[in-house]
Amino acid sequence: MSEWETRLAASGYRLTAARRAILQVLSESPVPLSPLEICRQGQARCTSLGPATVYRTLELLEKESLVRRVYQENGACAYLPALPGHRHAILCRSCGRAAEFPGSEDWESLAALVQQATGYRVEGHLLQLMGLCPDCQREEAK
Amino acid sequence: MSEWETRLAASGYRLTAARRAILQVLSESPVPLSPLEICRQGQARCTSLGPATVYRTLELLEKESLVRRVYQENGACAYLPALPGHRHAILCRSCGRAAEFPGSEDWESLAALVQQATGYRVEGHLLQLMGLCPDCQREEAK
DNA sequence: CTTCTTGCAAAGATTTTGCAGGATC
DNA sequence: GATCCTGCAAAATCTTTGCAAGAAG
Repeated sequence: MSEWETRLAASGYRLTAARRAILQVLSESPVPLSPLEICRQGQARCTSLGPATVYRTLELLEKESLVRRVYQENGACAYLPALPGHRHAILCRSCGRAAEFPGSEDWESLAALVQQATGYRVEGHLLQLMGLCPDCQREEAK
Repeated sequence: MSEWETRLAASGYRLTAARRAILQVLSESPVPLSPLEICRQGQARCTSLGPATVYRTLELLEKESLVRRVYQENGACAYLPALPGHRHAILCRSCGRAAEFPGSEDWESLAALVQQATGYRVEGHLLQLMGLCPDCQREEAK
């Protein structure tokens, strides 16, 4: 039983073909995928898989922190498997590949600054970086 | 001629009723608005305003840094007028109101860290905070 | 065997596009 | 007057929902 299967089971969710297919597709993709892309690719593993299930499953997996949602340049959102812990993603503007990195503690001080500037009590954040992955840097150098 | 009118004209764009309506609606709204909400409210000022124009205009205004796009908890995106300079937004999870705050320089060091951890060259970022605005903090205290 | 999930189909919502008429400069 | 913009209508997408059948525990 893999990590995520244990996790789902522990939270009282059932292990189904659809859920397995979706997580498998995500874990094998080099780039984050949109719900419909996941559906299309997932049908190779679970023939009857439909969009409704994909949307419902992604919502569930996101709540369980098994997948992470990212926003692409065009504003469309996509998903990638989430590494454990508090992390953020960086997306390559050229090939779209994503990497994750741990959130730093410098946040405490930023939160304090923002709180002072705006009066808002800071409770959470959405942080995502854009950049160029190692491969595309090499490509660009040519 | 207001600030943004000058800006658009300088970039070679025309000043039209639709664009005026959209910016006016945004600047008067206490919360970020979705494209269709902008369209609905904008029709009070420009009767024939349609969704197509709103979408096209928002894209343009975003490129000109006159509006800023934010993502709400549900993942839907919305727009608010952009203050000049490099800023980020914080959204209230209760009433939805947004405030903007300046980006800090601590980013340089974060970028370096991430670059080392992932190999990506950092070029840009999407940062948005979530929290509770002063009014809603008071409300909650009751 | 009980409860959770799925998948379909349909509805709802959002976003994009082509193009003719109209507005701006 | 030339060019840019708009607004309509339609199409293309994307997302949600209700419900009956099927699967998991």
